[in-house]
Amino acid sequence: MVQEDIANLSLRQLAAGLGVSAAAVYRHFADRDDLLAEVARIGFERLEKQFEDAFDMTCPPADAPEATFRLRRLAEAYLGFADTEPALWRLIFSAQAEPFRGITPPEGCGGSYQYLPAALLGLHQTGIIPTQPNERDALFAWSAIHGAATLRAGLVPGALMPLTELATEVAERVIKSLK
Amino acid sequence: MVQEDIANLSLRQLAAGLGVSAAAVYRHFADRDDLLAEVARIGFERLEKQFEDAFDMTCPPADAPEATFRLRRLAEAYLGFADTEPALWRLIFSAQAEPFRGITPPEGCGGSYQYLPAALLGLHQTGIIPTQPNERDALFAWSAIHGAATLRAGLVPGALMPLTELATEVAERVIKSLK
DNA sequence: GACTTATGTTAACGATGATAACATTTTGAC
DNA sequence: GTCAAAATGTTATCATCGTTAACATAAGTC
Repeated sequence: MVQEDIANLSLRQLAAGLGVSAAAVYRHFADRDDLLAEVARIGFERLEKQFEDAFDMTCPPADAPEATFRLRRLAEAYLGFADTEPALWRLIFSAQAEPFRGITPPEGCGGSYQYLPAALLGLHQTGIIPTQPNERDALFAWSAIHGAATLRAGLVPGALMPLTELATEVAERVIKSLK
Repeated sequence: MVQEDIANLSLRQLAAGLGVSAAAVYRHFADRDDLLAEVARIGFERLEKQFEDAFDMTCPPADAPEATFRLRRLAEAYLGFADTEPALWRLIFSAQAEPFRGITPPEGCGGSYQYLPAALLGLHQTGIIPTQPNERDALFAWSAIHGAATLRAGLVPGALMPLTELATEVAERVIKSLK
């Protein structure tokens, strides 16, 4: 687990830690922002991996409980990441990492941005929510989960609730909001 | 509107902008973090003022529409701040400002932390939501609004929806999630 | 073997946050 | 009004930081 905020990482300290001169870093990264962007990229990949593990995209959910379960697991992956790697989480979703444009824009909603809509669609397909989920539904669901994760990564750390419980609750409430 | 990210503010540049030496700043602030904390504090006060203006605490809502309206206005204030002052918003809710403990802890839920619970209570009192809202209800509502604001202040700027529309929608969905 | 590429080095530059030592103004008590 | 103290500013200096330049060396290619 990354402890201190990565954004405060000193390029020189990092280099020293690697037993290498500061200038050597510039053989691999254009500048500090580029380095942070790479760290963010790798962190994001790990998050994506969590999504992938949590969520089987290959087949639609068999029944309503499974569809619910999928959303819950997705929320758990999202929240869990914010919980166990708050500093990395903050970096990924910070303006610092913004130079790395690969993360930020949900243009075609590919990559990681597919899971949540897919989860919502599964809820619809198994009859849990009445209407075909649209972009706004997805944005709200994302807001709720992202907000919970953000609060957990910062203002309201683990205190109030164990992770799985929170994930379950958030998923339930998101579903309720779509009914 | 504060344009560039305040967290990147240089103490020296600031001092120069004020026509004063850099060292003079240290007569008023312990260090850079202290300065940022003060900026965050003032920003937070402005946000609180918005809440206050948006939300009349003196009397309970007269009827259901008014109770709904209050939550909507609250969401609008929250989202509006993230929308018009994204950099200041980010500073307030960033780890940078964390030294200023006055903002972060929702211990007694006084100050700004009273508005959202009060709004939810109003929804219950006017019969919109069936159960007396508890801390978890408030936390979820906060998550949803905070998440929407966070996304709007960063990853998903103003694009998808005009502000009032988004606020209305978020409020509606939050209410739905509590039914 | 010569040339290119990748990767490292040291030395230096300017900007930054911070501190020390010193000067000046404001203020308040007597 | 005097005068000491507090407040507020100054310049000089430091270590650190991101970054660049100039140079060295190892590995691989023709």
